[in-house]
Amino acid sequence: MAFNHQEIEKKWQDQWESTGVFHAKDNSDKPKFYCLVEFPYPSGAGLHIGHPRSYTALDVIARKRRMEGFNVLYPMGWDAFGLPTENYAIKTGRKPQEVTAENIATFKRQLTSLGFSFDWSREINTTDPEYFKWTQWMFLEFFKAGLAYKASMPINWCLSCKTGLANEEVVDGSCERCGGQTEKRDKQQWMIAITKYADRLIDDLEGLDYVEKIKAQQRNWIGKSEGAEIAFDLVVEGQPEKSHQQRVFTTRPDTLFGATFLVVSPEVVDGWIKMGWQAHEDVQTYVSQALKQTEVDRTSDEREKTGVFSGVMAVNPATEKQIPVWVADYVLGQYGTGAIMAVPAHDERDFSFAKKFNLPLRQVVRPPDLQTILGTDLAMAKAAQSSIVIEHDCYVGDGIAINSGFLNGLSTQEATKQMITWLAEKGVGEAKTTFKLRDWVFSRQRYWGEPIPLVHCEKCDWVSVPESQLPLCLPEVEKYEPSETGESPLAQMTDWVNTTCPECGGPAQRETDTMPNWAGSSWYFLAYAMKHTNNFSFPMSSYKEILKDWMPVDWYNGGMEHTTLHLLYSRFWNKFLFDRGYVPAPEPYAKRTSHGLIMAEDGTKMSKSKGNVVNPDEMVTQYGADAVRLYELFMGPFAEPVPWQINGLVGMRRFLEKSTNLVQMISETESKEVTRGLHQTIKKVSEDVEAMRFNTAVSAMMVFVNTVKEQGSITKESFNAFLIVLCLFAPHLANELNQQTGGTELLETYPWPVFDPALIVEDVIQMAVQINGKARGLIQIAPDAEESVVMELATSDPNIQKYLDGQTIKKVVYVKGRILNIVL
RNA sequence: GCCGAUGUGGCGGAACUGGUAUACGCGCACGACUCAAAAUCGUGUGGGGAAACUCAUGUGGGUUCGAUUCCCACCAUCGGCACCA
Repeated sequence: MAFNHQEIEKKWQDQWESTGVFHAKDNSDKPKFYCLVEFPYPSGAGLHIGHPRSYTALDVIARKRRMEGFNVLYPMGWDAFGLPTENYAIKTGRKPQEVTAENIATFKRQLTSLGFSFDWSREINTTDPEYFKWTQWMFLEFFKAGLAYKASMPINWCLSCKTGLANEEVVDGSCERCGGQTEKRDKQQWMIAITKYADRLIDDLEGLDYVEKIKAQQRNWIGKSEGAEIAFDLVVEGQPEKSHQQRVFTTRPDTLFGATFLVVSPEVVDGWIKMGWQAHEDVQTYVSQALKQTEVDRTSDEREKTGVFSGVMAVNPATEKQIPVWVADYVLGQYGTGAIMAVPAHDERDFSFAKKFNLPLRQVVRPPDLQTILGTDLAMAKAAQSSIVIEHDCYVGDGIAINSGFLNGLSTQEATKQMITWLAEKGVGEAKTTFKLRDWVFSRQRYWGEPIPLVHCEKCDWVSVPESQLPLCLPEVEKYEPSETGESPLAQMTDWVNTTCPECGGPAQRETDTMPNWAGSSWYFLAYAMKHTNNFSFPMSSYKEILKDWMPVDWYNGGMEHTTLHLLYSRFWNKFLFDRGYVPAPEPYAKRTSHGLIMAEDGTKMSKSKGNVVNPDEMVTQYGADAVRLYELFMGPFAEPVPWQINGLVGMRRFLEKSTNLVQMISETESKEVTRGLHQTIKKVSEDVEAMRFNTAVSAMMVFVNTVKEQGSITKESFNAFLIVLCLFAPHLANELNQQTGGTELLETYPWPVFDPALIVEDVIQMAVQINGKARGLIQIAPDAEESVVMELATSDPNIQKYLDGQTIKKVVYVKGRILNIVL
């Protein structure tokens, strides 16, 4: 029976709103469950069809938890500062505040139309002064703790627009807007020292329930490597010996005896030249060309290694021999010390460089004896063996030190230790850990962000804006473009900029940079919990209890693309607040899962330029919110990318209509099949939802509806239990059918049904009979039948007998409830 | 190049701990209803073969009574990082 989805959706959405069933309760006696999805950026394009995938998934979980008796917090808000809105404002001359308000209204309407069980009473918005006063306050905490500092960092600069650009606005080295050339310019910017937390950000991953690939990606991003920093004396023509040194970082100090040359980055040589060193002409040429190259060029695929001899020699502290110093762009200026000791016999890049420029090799590690490895593990031995064969002259694995003086005969591990001790004793090096992770550039020369609440005073240097003056709001400006001097548009508002120093009362200027949009999203999970306490006002200490009640987030779902930025920033931010004593847990999220992207029908990414974007409004209007919710979860495995197929929605709609038809089949009795099917469905859905196997959960409900249709009748009790299950996925129709069949309460207030294991057991099952492992027949038996009974039944089957004729049975494999295999 | 994931009908996908490969949905074909169509309902639907049977889970091997599942090698596709010392 067709139903009018628009009518019933409105009806139940109003009911949920007016009864407040989805409101989380502060100070409740029930156990808490904090369920979180990434809050969206309210863009002008409206909700993307991919958003509801994550939201529906955790909506199902939130709804189930409520029915299971938890006090559930499932909130929603807006991450609304950012570039697209600002650019839209620049283009149209409208206020970003207005544009944001409109976009939020659209998003909220769209989310409401899908029936999510968000607690809208806790809605937050990062651009709301009442919200960002906290973001500003927290920044000041970083500042007070010495973790926020100013440093000169390069920004992208468009030569023709004369403005700074975000990385995103630079496409292939040109300005996205005008196509003009861009270059890097140094600018003093605020930084936050996330690297101080690098170790803890890695170590604390250990105890978290994150999907393994998320952990791996964060570890790789932080990129911890342990090794040593070693100082090499340089021998420069016309300069006294030992007057200069170059430090290198290595993860393999044990191979120092094998270092046959040094390689320094163009950046390092550039530094030498700037300090007055006379480089040979070809060195100068090489360096200036290398520095001009964009990152894309320098890192392009399968590029031949280039380099040039610098003219400088270095002294290997272990062998005391002079070795040449080369310049090459494969060594990065930003990583480590910008220089390496090359050990061509034991590093692949050094090896290919040495081959190309005919530099000497010196073997200092012998692969471990096969015998030694064989003693441990066969697979390992094979792996070790193959790596030895493949590398030929270059062996990168661990082994035994040779040609290495006092290290000879030691294992790589032991040799590393001894070498570090030796370096320290001689005063030429020490153990050192480096990270790939760099400090967080926290300044933007933009309008649409939180103003950085600092004041610069000639006398007092940088001073915090006092808590009582927060929020520090954005001034009204005439133009939203960054200024031609590279300052943010705020710099032109002299009335706003010029102020008095909070410390000494003298004249002072405000910082005109704003914060990146990552700032507001780095602590928003706290804001939802804080929202109803103390009117969201200072001080932070007044939220201690409520944060203790709600934190950490029990389940956080979001996109893989946020793994190394938002997810890492917010973990860091929370850890910092934890150290300051403001939040109760060192980690913000106990569990993190990820959804797969929704692709266009042809399997490619949806994009406006391709015109293959699916509009959720149209889908909801045409097929109904429940069908869209079901399809978002049914379309494929939740964690994997899946193409959007409009036909899939047709099937969901049919399923809902079939469910509606069951109302006519309600009667006093039902068959065993229906009862069993119901309990099987409850079990399957319960388990699948927890494991995020939503696609098979939906399929289980379909199977049940098909069963009832075949059987023709269902009791009211069973139908009601089914509606509770269905309510997770299709809450509008489930409530409607519940009311139609006499229910007076919202389905959301019912307890989650419990299945009876006894009712799930089938009394007769079909068992395959195999001959030599091939299925040859089917028999009907009790699931726990004894082998003799099953054999008798099987051998009396004419189909099976045919195979047994004139053969001797060698073996019978019988697995209860699974298989009977007769081996001839 | 490194890391990670994936590969099953016409399509999206399912398969517990190794136990009837293709659940569920889409599509398609035929039938019913209809003047007709849509919608709906019913039946069928991996390939080959009249059938017995046989071949099929990216490819090639292996372990096993039995492999989509475990092991080895390879191929392809997607994602992340990209010369990280």
